[in-house]
Amino acid sequence: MTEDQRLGWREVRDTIHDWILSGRYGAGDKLPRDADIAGDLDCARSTVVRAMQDLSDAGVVDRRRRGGTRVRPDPVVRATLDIPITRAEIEGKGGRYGYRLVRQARALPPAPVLEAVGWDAPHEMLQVEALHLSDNVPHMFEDRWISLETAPEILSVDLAVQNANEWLVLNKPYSRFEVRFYAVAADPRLAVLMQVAEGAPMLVIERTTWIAEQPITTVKSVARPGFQLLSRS
Amino acid sequence: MTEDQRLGWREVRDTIHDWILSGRYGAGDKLPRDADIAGDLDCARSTVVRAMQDLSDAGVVDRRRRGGTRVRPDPVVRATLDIPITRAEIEGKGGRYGYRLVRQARALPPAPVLEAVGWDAPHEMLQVEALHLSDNVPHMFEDRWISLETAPEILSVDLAVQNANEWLVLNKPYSRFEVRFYAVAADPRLAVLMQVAEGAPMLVIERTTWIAEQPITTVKSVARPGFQLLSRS
DNA sequence: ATTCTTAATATGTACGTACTTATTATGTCA
DNA sequence: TGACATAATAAGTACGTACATATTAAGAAT
Repeated sequence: MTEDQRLGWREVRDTIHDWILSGRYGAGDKLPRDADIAGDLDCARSTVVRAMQDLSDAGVVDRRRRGGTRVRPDPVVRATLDIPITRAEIEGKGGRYGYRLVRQARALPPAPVLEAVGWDAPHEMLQVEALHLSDNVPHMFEDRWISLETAPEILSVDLAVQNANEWLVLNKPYSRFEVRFYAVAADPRLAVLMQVAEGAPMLVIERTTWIAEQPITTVKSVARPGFQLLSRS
Repeated sequence: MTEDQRLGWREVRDTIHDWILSGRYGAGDKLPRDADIAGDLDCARSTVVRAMQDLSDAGVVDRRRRGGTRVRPDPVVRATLDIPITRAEIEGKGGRYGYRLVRQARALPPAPVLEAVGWDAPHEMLQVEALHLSDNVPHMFEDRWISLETAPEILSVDLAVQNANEWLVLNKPYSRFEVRFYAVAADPRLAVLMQVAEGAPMLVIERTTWIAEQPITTVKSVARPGFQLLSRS
């Protein structure tokens, strides 16, 4: 006995990955057809397909119908990161979550917001500024714009009590989103609100969501200094 | 004719997702077994499995053997973002890529580096500081530490000519990595190197890679002001 | 009650077949 | 030479079966 079993999809994936790392197949090269790899490695094609899906998801290969599978010419590091609901993040760390509505107004969005949501002409939106607190210390400031066309019900929500993000998560599913990360310096108003020095470097997480190509909301969240986003493996 | 076909895995996924969004299954609730869902929706269990894999990857549900599938109690936004090789990023935008080695030295790593790689006691490493330029303008500054235990060959590479990251990508495959994002203010030295004002807010991308639990390298890349990381859908 | 053993169960994986579809190559006609 | 129709191809998807495995629940023994 001790006959080696058939390969599992992870082993198939690692084998193919090794072919690429060893230089047997270089950037841009075409890999054999799934069926041929299955024959070589003595497994079912579906196992190779599963392995290839993983490599494709990881950004290692490109797959196209009829075109075959090629090693990605520009290798990238693909990181998946979880952006938690702020309340859950704070409570998960043992903090007491607090929320404070700073301002709320119907207004025509300025150019940066228009660009974020992809509108040519401005339509009236609801602007909501709010602070998320951890043990009464400012943790994150959000400047949010909500479309009154896709989410008119927001007008009847008391945003002094209910967190706009949590209402939207529960009531407005989205089909597409975009996230941006960048750094800004705290301007005087932000410095006061977040209780930091003017000019302090802050991480910004900017998120926009759409339902069927219609924007729902765009939000610029500025995190407390020292805040880090983390992604593993 | 016009008989509706069987459901595809994306439709099955969306159907289950709708059950969750509509509140039919709330946070923490247990979903029916795959086999039962397959029966209800009139498709094969493998189709449900494929759909569930996607929902699980997206952070919508948790699946455990024997324990069944539950709606994730803490919904997260899971974003996947590609961190490109700096050269490819610059050349992809039509810029001319430039590289300049700033400093290179064998040294004992300081505490933050030790923590990043997960070492208790310091071992000698190779520190490499370098600038990536786009059309001769500083684009990114990297402060890198390389393990001489897992990558001793780096000592025979002329890092004034060859980019350490590109050498590592080609020669040192890794099994695990970690990425962190945060904001810092430019200190005097960084301000000079990157040709920005002192105190300017900069985005930091900190990456560490391991092979079989042994660290290979950790790098702190500081991006030019205005730099954004973007993730879609 | 507590610990250990054992059985039940839902997901995880592998297989092989059949069929669909996007894309590329080939060939035809102007 | 070019535009366009057509065929060939390789990945994509769906199915149903079989078996593996992690985990929980139930039961037995202390």
